[in-house]
Amino acid sequence: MLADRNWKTPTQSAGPDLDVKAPPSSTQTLAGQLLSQELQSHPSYFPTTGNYQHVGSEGNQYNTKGNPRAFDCPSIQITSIAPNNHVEPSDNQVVSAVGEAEGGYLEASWPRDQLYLPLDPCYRDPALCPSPCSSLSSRSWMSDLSSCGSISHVYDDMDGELRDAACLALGSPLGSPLGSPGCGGGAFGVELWQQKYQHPSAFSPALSPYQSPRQSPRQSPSHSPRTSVTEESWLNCRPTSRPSSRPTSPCGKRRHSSADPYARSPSPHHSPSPTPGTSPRGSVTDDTWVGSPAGALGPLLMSGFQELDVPSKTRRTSGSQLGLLTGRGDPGLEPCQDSSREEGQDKDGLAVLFLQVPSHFSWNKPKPGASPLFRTSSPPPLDWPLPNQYDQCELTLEVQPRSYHRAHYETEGSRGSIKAATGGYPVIKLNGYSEQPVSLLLFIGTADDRYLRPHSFYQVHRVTGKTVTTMCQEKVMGCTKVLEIPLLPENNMAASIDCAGILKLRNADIELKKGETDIGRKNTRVRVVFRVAVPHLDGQMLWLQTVSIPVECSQRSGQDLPQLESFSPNSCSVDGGQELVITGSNIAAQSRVVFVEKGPDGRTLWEMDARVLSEKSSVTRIVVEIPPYNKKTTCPVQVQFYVSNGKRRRSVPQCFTYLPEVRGHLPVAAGVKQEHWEPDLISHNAPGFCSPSSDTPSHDQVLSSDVAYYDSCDLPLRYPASHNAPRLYHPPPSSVSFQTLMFPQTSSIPLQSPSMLSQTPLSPHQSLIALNTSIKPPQTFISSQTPVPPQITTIPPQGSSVPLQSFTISPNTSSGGPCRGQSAVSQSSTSTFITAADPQKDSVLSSPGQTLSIKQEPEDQPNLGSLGLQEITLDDGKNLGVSLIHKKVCGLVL
DNA sequence: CACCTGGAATCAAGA
DNA sequence: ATTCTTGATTCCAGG
Repeated sequence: MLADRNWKTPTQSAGPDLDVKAPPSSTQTLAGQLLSQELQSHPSYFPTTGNYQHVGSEGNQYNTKGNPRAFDCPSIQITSIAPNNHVEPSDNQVVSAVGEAEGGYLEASWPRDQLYLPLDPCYRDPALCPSPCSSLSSRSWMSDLSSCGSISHVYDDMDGELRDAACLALGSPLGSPLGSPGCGGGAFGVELWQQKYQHPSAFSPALSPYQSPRQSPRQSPSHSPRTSVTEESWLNCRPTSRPSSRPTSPCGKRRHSSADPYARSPSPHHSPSPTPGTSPRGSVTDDTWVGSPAGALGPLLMSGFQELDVPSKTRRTSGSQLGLLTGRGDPGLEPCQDSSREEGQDKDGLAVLFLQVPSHFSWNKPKPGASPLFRTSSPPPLDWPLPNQYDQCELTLEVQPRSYHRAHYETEGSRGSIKAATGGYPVIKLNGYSEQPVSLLLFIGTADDRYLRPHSFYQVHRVTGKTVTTMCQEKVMGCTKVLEIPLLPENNMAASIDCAGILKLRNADIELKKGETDIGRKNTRVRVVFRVAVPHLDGQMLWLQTVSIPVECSQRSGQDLPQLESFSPNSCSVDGGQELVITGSNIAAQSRVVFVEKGPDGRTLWEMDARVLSEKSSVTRIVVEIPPYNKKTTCPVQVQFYVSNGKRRRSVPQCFTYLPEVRGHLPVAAGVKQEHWEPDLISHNAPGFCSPSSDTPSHDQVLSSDVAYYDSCDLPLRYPASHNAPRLYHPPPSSVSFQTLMFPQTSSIPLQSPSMLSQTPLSPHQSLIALNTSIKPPQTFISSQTPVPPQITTIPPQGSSVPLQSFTISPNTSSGGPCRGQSAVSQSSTSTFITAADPQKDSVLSSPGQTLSIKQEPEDQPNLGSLGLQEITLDDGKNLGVSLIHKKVCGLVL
């Protein structure tokens, strides 16, 4: 049985892909929103549009059902409709608003676009067992997540869904129907369950909201062998738990192919079975998800990003979609607006921007007049972008985690808590508030180019033991495990995070989930996300969030991939001969430094190994002689270089510029051959960064380092924190740092960001953001730029996530505060930057390289470039002329 | 004894 | 179709 299901499941997943939708206008808007959201999110979330919300509330990336819709690309979705769905609604209600959205969506009708399939077990009945593979843990989590994803697809029909949603959940502000978008809807009763039961407490409100109603408690995945209560509860859900951390592997290794669904299932892990049958979620989620998730998400993604992360299989890129997206100018905005209205908020201008959620999504609707940042009850979905600062309050990650942390499998014992580069543990602090204890939520988020959302393949894990001094409680929100840690006035509202480990869920388990659009392979980077709810006068809670730098979680990646931290110079004459000093980690004796120039089509036009000058004994630094460019040129030529430890062990490509003569620092950026990068090319390389596998760096690569200064793409990452920082603060509207755009992530990030911009019809906000950010336009995109920056190029960890996520809302603008400025969302990336800096070492090290390769699968990810931004004009934010080329997008499909 | 870790064997997926 | 490399998981063993 299981096997069957399992297998089917996959199919299901496929199903989603199938979705074909002709996006209605609404869709478009949605799409736009989505896009914007993504953009935002990527950027680390711009508060900007409420769009995000859709996207993912909760961790479910997918959740964003709305998103799906947004995407609505014409796609065919196959969804099974589970009767259950209905159930969810109710549950949802219980849950929180967030849930609503999800739930609502799920159920929501799938109007036109989707094909409804009977719940065929094949499609993953929950009962059936969802993913064969799914291990308990994974399942539970995953499923949730996936469900979320599915949700997204659900979204496809925004309309219907909305309505439904409205019906379903809306009711309660809090509770929204929710189902958690992602998860919730999905089916994961578990989550709800847990929430209800487990978290009734304080946070619970918040937490619970997320959760999707889980019918049976059990569901909770329990995975972790560990002990936390939570887990247990989870465990319950999950059939077997391993007695000890190392169970004998029941199944033995699983085959990726899932071929062995059974095999797995046997393993306790596996299906948690989970969900018993029922997994509550199963039904709903699955169904819904099944078809659509991918689709839903896809659209968003499609817009630009999606590709990146989305597994090829899931992707659905359709040109149409793009078209939609692109077509509309600000579709995104529109939606947002809508949402905004609901939320009320103009006042909250800023907040709104960030948080606005389409009405459909009404998770927890803020009270009228209330800023979106404030919530009375349920916490915002985990995938919602939130600022790290508001008014006087600021949540900062004072000590970043190391860029590398080997996650443990369920079959293993804990590998301890995430550690700081310095040897201690990450430290999080809430500034500006110390009246009473507040709860800090911590979960594992993605580190890819897309918007920040709970990671499908990793879950936070509560570490216990004598070395743990920080008390915390494990909870489950939606499909995501969350640690709740108190921030006490007596501790200065700070906490050392020594109780948070990272659990790796098996890829197969997760990928089989319906609706899951992300792929686990090479998706081993995460960011630690911290959220706090600060009590406000009116009884509402102000939610702030900050994220860590990207953390590589795989044993191998952490050890093998060269990761570049900085290099200098970033340009030289075409004659070469200068020394190029590169610092980073995992630079081995056999490391090579290769310069390459790619053509627009992605083909390698020129490639040359740089002669190594330094002793190779060093593992942190390598000095090479810059090879001469192969031909004369009258304008700066941008090439890339990467450090290679072997075929597939290449660092992320970094940008390097050959100058015609003396270095005139032309704004390299602009100048240089953007042509090369033109969208099209990228496609091949898709893999954005150089994933190890992908050899050639694609355009993406191009983006790399230097780029930072120039390329938008890279920029984010690359910018030295310091540099950016200043700019970040741009007063007016929101200034998003470029970083924001960037995603910590990997290569893709860079790409994305730009792409995102381009693609999405930028909403005004967005555009503003970009501009404000001081972002330097990527070369590609922008023409004139500032002079070349510093000689030494610091490569932010790819994702220095920090930047990404954090944005601050200036009080002014913000509603809550004194002013709710409308426009103003200022995102100061400050915090971001700051954080980034710290981590640098670590982050830098690991992240960069990893990022690149990482995860994003080459294939899947279309390069941003591919998307085709041709040009973006940034005028102070006012204009973004973006012309997109979607070509690729369309093509990408699965 | 329960945790943590680091290292590596094994197998599947990809190239 | 086959072979090699890379990535994912599971096991082991030592601290």
